[in-house]
Amino acid sequence: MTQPVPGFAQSRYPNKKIGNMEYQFRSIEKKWQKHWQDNHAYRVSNISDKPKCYVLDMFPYPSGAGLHVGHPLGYIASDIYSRFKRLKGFNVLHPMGYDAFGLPAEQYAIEHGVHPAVSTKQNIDNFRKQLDNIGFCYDWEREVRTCEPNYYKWTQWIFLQLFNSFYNRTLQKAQPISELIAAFETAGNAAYPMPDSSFHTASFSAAEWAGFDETTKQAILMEYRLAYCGEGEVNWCEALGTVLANDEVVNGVSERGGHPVVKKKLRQWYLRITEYADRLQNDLQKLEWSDAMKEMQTNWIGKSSGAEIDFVVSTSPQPLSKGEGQKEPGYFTSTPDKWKALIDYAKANRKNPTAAESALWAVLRNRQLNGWKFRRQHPVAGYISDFVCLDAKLIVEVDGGYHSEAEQQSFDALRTEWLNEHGYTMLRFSNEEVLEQIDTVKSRIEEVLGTPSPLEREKEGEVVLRVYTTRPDTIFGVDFMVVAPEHEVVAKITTAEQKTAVEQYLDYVNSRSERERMAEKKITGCFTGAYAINPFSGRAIPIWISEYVLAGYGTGAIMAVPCGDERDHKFAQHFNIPITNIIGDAYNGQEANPTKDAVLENSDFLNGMVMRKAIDVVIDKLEALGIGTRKTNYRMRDAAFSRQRYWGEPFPIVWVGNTAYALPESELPLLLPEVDSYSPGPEGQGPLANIPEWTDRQLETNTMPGYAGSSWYFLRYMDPGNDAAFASRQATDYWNQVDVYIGGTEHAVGHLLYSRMWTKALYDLGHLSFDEPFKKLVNQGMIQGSSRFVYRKRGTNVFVSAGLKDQYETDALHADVNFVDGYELDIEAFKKWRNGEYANAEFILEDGKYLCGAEVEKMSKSKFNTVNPDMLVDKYGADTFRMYEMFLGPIEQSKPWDTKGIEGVHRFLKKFWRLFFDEQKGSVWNNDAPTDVEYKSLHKAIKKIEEDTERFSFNTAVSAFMICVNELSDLKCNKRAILEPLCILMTPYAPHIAEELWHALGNAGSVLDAAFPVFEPKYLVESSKEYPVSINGKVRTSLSFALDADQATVEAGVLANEVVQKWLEGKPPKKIIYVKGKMINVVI
RNA sequence: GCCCUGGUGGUGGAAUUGGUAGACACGCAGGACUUAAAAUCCUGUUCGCCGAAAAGCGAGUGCGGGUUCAAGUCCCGCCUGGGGCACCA
Repeated sequence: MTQPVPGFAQSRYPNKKIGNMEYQFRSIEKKWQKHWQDNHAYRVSNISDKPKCYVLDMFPYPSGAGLHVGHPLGYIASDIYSRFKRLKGFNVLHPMGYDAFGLPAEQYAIEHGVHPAVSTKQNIDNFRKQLDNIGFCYDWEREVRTCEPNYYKWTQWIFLQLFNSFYNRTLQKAQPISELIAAFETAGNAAYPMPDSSFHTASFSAAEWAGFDETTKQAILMEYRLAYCGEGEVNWCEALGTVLANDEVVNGVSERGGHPVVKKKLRQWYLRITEYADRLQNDLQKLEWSDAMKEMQTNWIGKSSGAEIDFVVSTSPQPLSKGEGQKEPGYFTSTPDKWKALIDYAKANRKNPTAAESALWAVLRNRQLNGWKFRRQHPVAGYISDFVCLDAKLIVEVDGGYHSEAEQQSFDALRTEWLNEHGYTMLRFSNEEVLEQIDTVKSRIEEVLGTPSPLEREKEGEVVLRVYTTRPDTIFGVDFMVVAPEHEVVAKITTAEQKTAVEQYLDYVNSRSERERMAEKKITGCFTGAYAINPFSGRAIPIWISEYVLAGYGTGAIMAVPCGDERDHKFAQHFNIPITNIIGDAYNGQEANPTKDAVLENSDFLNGMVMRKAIDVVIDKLEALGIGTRKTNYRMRDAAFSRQRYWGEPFPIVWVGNTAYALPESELPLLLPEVDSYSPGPEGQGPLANIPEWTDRQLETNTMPGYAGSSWYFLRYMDPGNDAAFASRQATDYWNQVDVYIGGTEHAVGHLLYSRMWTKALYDLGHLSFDEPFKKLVNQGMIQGSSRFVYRKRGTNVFVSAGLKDQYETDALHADVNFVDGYELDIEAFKKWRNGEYANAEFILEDGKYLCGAEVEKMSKSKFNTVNPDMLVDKYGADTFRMYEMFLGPIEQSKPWDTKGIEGVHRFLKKFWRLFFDEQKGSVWNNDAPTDVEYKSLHKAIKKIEEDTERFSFNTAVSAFMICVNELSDLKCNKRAILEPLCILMTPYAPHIAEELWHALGNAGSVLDAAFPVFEPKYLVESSKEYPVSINGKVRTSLSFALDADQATVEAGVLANEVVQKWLEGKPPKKIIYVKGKMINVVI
């Protein structure tokens, strides 16, 4: 721990007049910073009998622009909290490091040829210098940098953990993939449904698994891995030869240069975070995060429950309903007018399946037979078949089922004709066969089915449109369907007449980014010419495409219910689609009503039912009919985990043909190789694709994204030097969760979700004893810049003062805030700016001054509104700077920076100093016994500051300091018994001045390790209170009563008061409200 | 567009649970000390009305409604600033 400074054992300032005793903040701060560093005052041990406390700042990216005053806000807050906890007797871990991989360094490398490692190191050195200036208590021996091999070795190691794991849905946890393989070998994948059910080999037996070749096996395993490789769309800019971030694409062209950007499919790695969706959502309740933050994560995960419903597609609205003999398209399984009648038959029957039917269904359902989809009691050509696989044109009948004479006869002719024409096969089994020899039956069916290829399945058979809806209760209010423009079904269903219109629309959509599409207010869309058949009413519903439906969410298709959904309603109005009202008076014809509590009308079997209840009724019915399933959906998608960049962690993956294999752990770290050029490889691949030695080894050429390193850095701080593990179990057990995590809301979903997922995965795999990384989260607001503008007359070098700018045609230009005083421009400084670019500028002044315009914007170098903390620390000292940042306002609130108020905080510190020292007389503190008033002032401060610091209300704590120092100054109190505890109280906020004065009082050890003063309530006890007395809620006077005064005493006192009497005008009051300790209100 | 969040004097903000709106600062005005300046100290400072002053009256927490003895705080509807929306980190 901290050693005493030589010569400081006794008071450095004896009680005698010494020359200049003013507050020399800079020399004091430098002295103590050096002392603390030399004595390792901030070194933290992993072994301690004190309770632990882990206080963490969000990982900074060391940008080349350096720190501006916005950055340290959270760091100061966490620093104060850490120091406070240390005084309260905790072993506090408070580390700092750098998220050092990232795009800006790579961009800088491309433009200037400087290796990212070099520029990153420079930036870090600069960052560090600036941080040190402010006097933070980080244990720098624990610093980590994500770009260093001894760090990213473990990033790669964790990646391999994820790659070599799958999510066991039954146990709801990650497990080694070896266990999955073992399960496949013994029982196939029946117990482990594939996360992506549309994968071509969705189910297989143990025997089938054994028969698969290595490539197939690996392809199947890839479908399960928590880190997996697939294909994804990126913003590809041919002209720049690179992949662009969403925010680098504006209006379909690149932000830099305005080149066209198109979607391109590339190999991408993903994290299967969707498997964790439920746990990520449920475990939020364990966390002390703001409700807003939990809400944001919940919305991002976007869990919703509803149903997937299959609609049969038709390309003409009313086939066969008018002209007899009209030819049915090949994918028709029924016709709208007959459908309803058939459904009615089916309904009754499906509820009461025979034992044989149930047994067979158990074998056929859920695409169990090589992925073939079966339906039961499904209408085919005006006839209800027991089971049908439409894709394979196979009908399976079980004798003893429902076949009335009348029905047989009425549909027989049509059925025979249709079946012949369309090449259907029919298999018939007896009840006994099914019940007693189910395996034989199964293999017969399999024989006929063969192995389907996706091509075959699409070649003929029906087209089914599957939609996802959270409101199946509104099924009778569906007036149109909307399909995502990129949905694969679009090409299949678009009619010849609509082909041109659809293609034009697709061109339009392709030029737009996902964000633009979601933000679009104007309504766009295009009719495909096809119709979906409502399975209950048989109604033909037009199918549209529109950009507001995204392919990635749900099934990429929705059923639109205009009377209940605002967006659907606007769409219907815009395209003149008639609106069906299913909720009677609850729909006013003008705007949609999304209620769930209306009573349904126009809804067949749902009529009279409350919507909320109808949801389940409809889903049950859909499931019974085999045309829909209950479905939980998540808005969250798997996290894209690869970048086509150089400056990131290489993947420890080798490719053998099309199969990815993990490098053995012994080959970690896989070092990032040197490159000559940072420009992208061929076909949008990363720069690593340009290195022959790399590609010769068949190594993965993508690199990991920025969030790879930052998803686990909080673990590394616990044991940063460990080269046998990412951190020892002993260290992670001891430090456990981060107790307080401070950072901005901009990380609300990305970083905070990924870190939670990684922690959970490591926990599942037995590497950690906790499954949530950050127990408490404090969100700091953003410090904005207050920009200043000058107005240049267009095409000239003449600048017009803000008040006169409307008289001219002008362009607003950012002026550097550092040479604007308030709004007045320092013209001479401006002329020298930017190498004299404006040296010859002329100015049109108002009242002899040039006034600037102002606007609040993000603080950024490009807007010339940054303020450098170094400058302020230099002028006022680190302690003043720290306290001023806290004094600005609540930590979680965003506010524009204004340097002006800093003087007030500086004056306060000087005033504090003067309680100890007089400029002329030297030391003035004494050992006199304090009075009760002085104790009261101190203990009021102890109470307030302790409470406020604990709840992160630093601005009010600073003001409590000011109040206390003002009171002590007024009392002329220079008593050591008061000042010494005040010094300790001040330590977290202004450590340098506190340490200096602590030693000045003759203390030997460091104030950093002093004990936080104990609040004693006895000094604050009052016997009476001055009550505000209101008449009808308006304060008119005040009266003093004993604190334990009862209602009668108070009423008597109040009524005797002349102000009250004046307002009463002789009448008795209606009521007198007396809230003990608060107020009195007289109601007249 | 969707999600989150904020709006209180000239300025930053305070009011922790519905109970004296404007604490603490900045700025401004006036004064003391000084040859002067800096520093420091004192007084005033929500707005309007009345008044020499004291006192008093009215309005007032983005806008419009509502609940309550009492609303910055709770409810409904609007306006508006900021953050996020999956490759910035």
